[in-house]
Amino acid sequence: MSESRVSSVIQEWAYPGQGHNPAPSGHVGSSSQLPQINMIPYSQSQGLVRGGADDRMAEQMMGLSYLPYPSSCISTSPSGGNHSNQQQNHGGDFSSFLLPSLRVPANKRSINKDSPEYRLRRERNNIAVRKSRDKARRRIMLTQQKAQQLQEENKKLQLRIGQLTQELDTLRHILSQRHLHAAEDGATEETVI
Amino acid sequence: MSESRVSSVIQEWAYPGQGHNPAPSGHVGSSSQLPQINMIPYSQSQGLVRGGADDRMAEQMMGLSYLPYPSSCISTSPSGGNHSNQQQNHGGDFSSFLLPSLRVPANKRSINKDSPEYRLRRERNNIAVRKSRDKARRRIMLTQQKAQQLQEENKKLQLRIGQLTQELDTLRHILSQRHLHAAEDGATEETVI
DNA sequence: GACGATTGCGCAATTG
DNA sequence: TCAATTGCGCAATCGT
Repeated sequence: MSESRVSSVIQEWAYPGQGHNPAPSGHVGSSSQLPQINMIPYSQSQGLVRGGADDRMAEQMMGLSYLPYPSSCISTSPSGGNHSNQQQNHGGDFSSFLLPSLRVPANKRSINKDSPEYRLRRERNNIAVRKSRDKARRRIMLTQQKAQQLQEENKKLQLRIGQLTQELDTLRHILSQRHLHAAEDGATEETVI
Repeated sequence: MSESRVSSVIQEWAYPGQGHNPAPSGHVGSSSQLPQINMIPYSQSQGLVRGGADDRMAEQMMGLSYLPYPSSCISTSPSGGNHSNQQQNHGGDFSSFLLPSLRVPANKRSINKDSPEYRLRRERNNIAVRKSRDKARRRIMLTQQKAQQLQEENKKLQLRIGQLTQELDTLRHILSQRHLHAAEDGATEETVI
């Protein structure tokens, strides 16, 4: 909450959910449930952290995160697309070897993708996703506009500073001249007396 | 090419592909090949144009684009996920009734999703997508940082303007005083003489 | 036409 | 439990 906020839309932009942690989720196509290490929020990182499987960290840090994933991580499920797999079997049930927080919950294992409940949940999530993305798009647009306004304002301010500086120089010059004259007058007066 | 560019990172941000036209694509899950009308680039719109199916335009313009799609537009394919359908049959071949630019090209109709060519194209596109999104993320971060820097610089400039203004007032005051004294001296001299 | 770049979208995982 | 966020793959489209 108190992250030395700048009281600006821009800061609000950078931290949408007040430090929400993406927790990469490890690109779950039909591959793994790898332990998640990379916990740096995207908005705080240098913009290169995306995936999360630890064997891709090096590439990500080097700015090459868009290179092809190792084939072992790519969803190459036999026909049907990566989303047609029934509840992420990942080829076998190794849940018992994983921490409770990482293994597939028992109540999630028997999801019928044709069930009305599933479709209802999916549809609700789809709506939420669209809403969230619209929000993000608006945030981006606002930030752009803000930046542009600031840039224009900056230009005007610089111009104003130039004007003021020049005016100051002029006045200073005038004053120094008067100082000179005043000094001369004083000198002559003294010599006269 | 020559869109009256502002020669700024910000403008570069707003027009990534020099006026690239998203051409909404009409949310092709397994539903329609609706005529595309909405040709406003996202970056030029008010941030609400997303879909493109004309029967959703009203909602989008009202800022309610995240509301549920009409069920007729929602991918409710029977099991297998929306991407597992074989090359968008859409339940029937009405291509001959559509304009050439809207109908599914003949050479696209016999895509074998298991073929190495398809997988190769998909993998290439996935890489391109990751790359593009990384780029977008970096752009966003840059715009944020830019806006923040501009805001800070703005503050400093305003401060400087305040200083200069005050200095100017001081000098002006001094000058007016000297003018006064000079006038007084002149007056006394005249009276004396 | 081929190919990379963008974009909208749905899915799944995760967060709050 | 549920909405919000996020990464990802897919398909359509654009531009070269």
